[in-house]
Amino acid sequence: MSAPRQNHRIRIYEDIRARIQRGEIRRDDRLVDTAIAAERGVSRMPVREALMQLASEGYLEGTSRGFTLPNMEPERIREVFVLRRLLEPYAAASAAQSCDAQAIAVMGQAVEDAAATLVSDDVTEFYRASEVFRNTWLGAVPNTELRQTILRYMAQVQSVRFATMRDPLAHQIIVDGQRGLLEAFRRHDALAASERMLRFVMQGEESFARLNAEARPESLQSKRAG
Amino acid sequence: MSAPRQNHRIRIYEDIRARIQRGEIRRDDRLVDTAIAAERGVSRMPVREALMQLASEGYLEGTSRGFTLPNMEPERIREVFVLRRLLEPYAAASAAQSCDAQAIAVMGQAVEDAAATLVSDDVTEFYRASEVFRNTWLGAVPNTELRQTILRYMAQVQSVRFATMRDPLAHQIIVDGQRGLLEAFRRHDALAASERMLRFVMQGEESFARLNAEARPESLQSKRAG
DNA sequence: CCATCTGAAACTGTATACTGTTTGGGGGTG
DNA sequence: CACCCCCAAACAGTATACAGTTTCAGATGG
Repeated sequence: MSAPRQNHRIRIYEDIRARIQRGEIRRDDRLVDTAIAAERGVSRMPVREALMQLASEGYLEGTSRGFTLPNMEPERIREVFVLRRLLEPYAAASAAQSCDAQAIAVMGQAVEDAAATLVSDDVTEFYRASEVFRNTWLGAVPNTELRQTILRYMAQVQSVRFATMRDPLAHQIIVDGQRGLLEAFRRHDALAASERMLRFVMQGEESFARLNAEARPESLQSKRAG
Repeated sequence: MSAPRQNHRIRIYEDIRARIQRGEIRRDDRLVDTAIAAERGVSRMPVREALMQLASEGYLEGTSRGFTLPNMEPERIREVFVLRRLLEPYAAASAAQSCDAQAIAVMGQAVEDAAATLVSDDVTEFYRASEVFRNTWLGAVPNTELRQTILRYMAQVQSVRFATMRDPLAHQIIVDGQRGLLEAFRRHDALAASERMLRFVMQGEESFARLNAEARPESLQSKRAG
């Protein structure tokens, strides 16, 4: 945020990570150190090290032919939802207790922006506003280890989140959930925030299950067969 | 485990990580790529990359003068205990449901070995047996993401764990906790495993708080002053 | 005897070069 | 038309070199 005056490796690392989080890297893009190095006028080494760090953190997946977004099996998504159910209600509760007026104002604006996309249907704007909302309440979580853990696994499922947000029903559910959470944060009501967050995560899991079943109905059959 | 036939970077990475987990790296050791490279007869680059990956995963901390064990502030340890309370009861419950006879046998042996060190006072053996116990039940957790998350933060607090184990009272408490957990795993009793694990973690937190207060009583005063 | 300055040593960061290994495609064959 | 083989390009891994930065010991002055 405040210090982009670092060395090449860190600058490139943060740059690529930001692009992943903004959904600018597509599933079939291959990130190769030599190409990125040539673009930016540096050597392979800092780019290689940035890419390998992103891979070790789960943002990318190293193949024998460049780096790509991780291939997210539905099972792995379900596993992350278990983690979310266990951690995020508590995280939301502690954020509700310690968030300040400025954070609440930012979240209020973000929820307004997200709600506006229900009409405009601007998925990119919806995604941006949701990121602001999430990063703001997460920033209010005092427990750094907890915050980092949540950020880590959320980064890994970014692409799935982005896909879910394109669904109209999920869109409505997410905005409703954000409104409920915002209300709890405004009242500094830890218990309400915890309950709202648990519902929010479980609704997200339902949306994912529904979309996954629609997208590949054969997966159900293979489960029945197996 | 099965494939040490990798490239230099991965081999060195796994080697150093194993040494950290065995407690062979001391707090005042400084790991420098050039020195390790010379020892092993390779160039700096694979060693540097291994060390940086270990640092990004929290096993090490990069300074301007080599890599060292992370400097664990008590506050950070307390944060990890919050994570443990949230995740490990659930993890133990799911391990109790899915662990097989072989895993139970290994854990039984590990608990016996750990109990024997109550008499022999062999801290290194106690540490080894505890690692076997933990890794075995963690291996029975079906949720890979959950397992990886737990492994990640446990690695970061290794040095503190090692210090706690030197305390006679904590030694007894840990062995008792392991016996209780083993009993729950043997009966495949998920609820008991969850409750035992919650108690185990909270007792660990109490032990840490006690030892920390004994080691630096001035920290309490500074808190009162601030 | 203590503070401060200074330069060499010790490291980190980056560039460049070279060596394996994998891959995808062109050309040949059935 | 399908299959296989081989090779050149693409890419990962490693080595070496060098530049920039930090640290510390010893020299210098008060």
